[in-house]
Amino acid sequence: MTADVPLTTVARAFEILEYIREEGGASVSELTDALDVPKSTVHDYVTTLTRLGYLTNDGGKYDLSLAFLTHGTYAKNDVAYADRVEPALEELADETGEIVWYIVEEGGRGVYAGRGIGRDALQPYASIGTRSALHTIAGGKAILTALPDDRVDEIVAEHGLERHTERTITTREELEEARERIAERGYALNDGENIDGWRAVASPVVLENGLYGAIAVAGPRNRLRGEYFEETLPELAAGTANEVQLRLRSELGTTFSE
Amino acid sequence: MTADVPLTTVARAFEILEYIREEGGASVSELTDALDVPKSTVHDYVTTLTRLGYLTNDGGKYDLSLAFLTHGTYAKNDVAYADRVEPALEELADETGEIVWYIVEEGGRGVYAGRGIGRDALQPYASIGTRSALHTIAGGKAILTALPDDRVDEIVAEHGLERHTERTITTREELEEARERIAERGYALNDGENIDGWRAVASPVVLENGLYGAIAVAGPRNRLRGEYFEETLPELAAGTANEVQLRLRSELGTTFSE
DNA sequence: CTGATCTGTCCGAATATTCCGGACGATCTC
DNA sequence: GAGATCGTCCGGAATATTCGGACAGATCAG
Repeated sequence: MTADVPLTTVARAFEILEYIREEGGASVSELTDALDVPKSTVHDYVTTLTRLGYLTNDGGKYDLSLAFLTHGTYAKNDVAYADRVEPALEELADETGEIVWYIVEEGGRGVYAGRGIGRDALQPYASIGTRSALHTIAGGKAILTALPDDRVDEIVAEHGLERHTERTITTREELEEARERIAERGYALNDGENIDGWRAVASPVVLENGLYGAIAVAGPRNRLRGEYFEETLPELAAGTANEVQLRLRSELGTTFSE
Repeated sequence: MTADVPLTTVARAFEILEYIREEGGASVSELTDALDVPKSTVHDYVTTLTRLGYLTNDGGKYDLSLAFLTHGTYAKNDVAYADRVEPALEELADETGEIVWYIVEEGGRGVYAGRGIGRDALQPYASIGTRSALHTIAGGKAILTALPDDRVDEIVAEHGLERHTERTITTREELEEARERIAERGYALNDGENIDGWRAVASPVVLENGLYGAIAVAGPRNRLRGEYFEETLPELAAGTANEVQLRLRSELGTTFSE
């Protein structure tokens, strides 16, 4: 189940934390049953994590503490630079009325790191921190196009090309065709490849320090169609992506090592 | 240094993660020197955390991964309900032009869990996830007023009343006076008690499930003054706090156990 | 180009730490 | 108020952690 790591104690601690997040809180006995670990052992873990300030204990129910918010905000801003990107997302959300995402590659997956909500936006299917397979979303396909070929090979080898809908890309050949088309045009389209009825448009943001990201606009198929979907929106997304890329490059440029 | 906990291995893992966050990334040898742990041991920790997906390794420099963003967003929304509060923060920020915070008590400290930025807002001195001593901020004083007396005793016993500026409350008597005044008025004021030149106004949000929070408006002393500071803003903050409280209560009310 | 000195990584034996059965109250249920 | 369930605590056995040392690669100075 758990990955083979040098320190199994640390792996167990995070297994417990992840279970608690997925279940929205848990008790000692619940964790005992779910993870098949004696309750005295579970107790050691949760008391440790509580004393360290990473869990709260409300009448026997343990839940993640806001300490993760500190770490998470750090990762979002200092690792993904989302605070620098968000004003541009808001602008694009105002212009288009839809949901705008800033997506960043990490560990071969796409992480939703920033968001702008337009006036007509549907209830989003993701939230900040959500991870998606790269090949199923517009932003991910833009990222896969920008990444070097051998890195794409690695990612496909590790994560495969899982099907989400009828339209999902599931073979390496299809992915390669898509990458070529996206490279030519400078933007990626998604038509229900992740979730039926949703369409999206995305353009990549690449930095010299190894960050691969994308700006994506997502909305319902009935609003994102025709020339607007295939020309107007891509231009807007590409404009924002370009602006963000230049902005980040100039702000962070001096610290790039190579 | 580290708290006395059943599992020292877990404590060390988080010590390393916290060091990495504070320093903005670190190498094996840096961690070896800073934490006084042999490099082979440090290596075990960072490889474990990397394999688990909580650290990234960019040419020997380890940094927090976006996995913390997933946990942090969960804590923010499912524990502090910030997603439900944020629209009201935005509204209040639009009305006042200043920075608006949603602050939540956890472990006797105040956590900045939500934010709205008005048109005239100064560069904020905090970000989402930042922790502050409750007695030094308006939101914290509003929370301390809402909390039962014995819990306030506990918090003061654990954290003390550290001085931040000349105006900071540093004695239990001053705190008690402040609590009485705030209880009477229904809102708390802060005049440079945390950071010189900053003023703030806050009103509490209390839920039956044990959540103690506050809505605070913060800005520079030259804009927040006179009747506006002492009457208009408090009314606006109290209005938003009340609205948020009712909204959360009706949304979450059915799940309250008592 | 070469030697010296940094890195990060890997290995295996000693031992300190985790693990877990069992016992204890407290709380809840019927 | 009896029975079941839960969280907490304890201490010995077993195991995972620890850390010195060795190695290879990178970096740097001369």
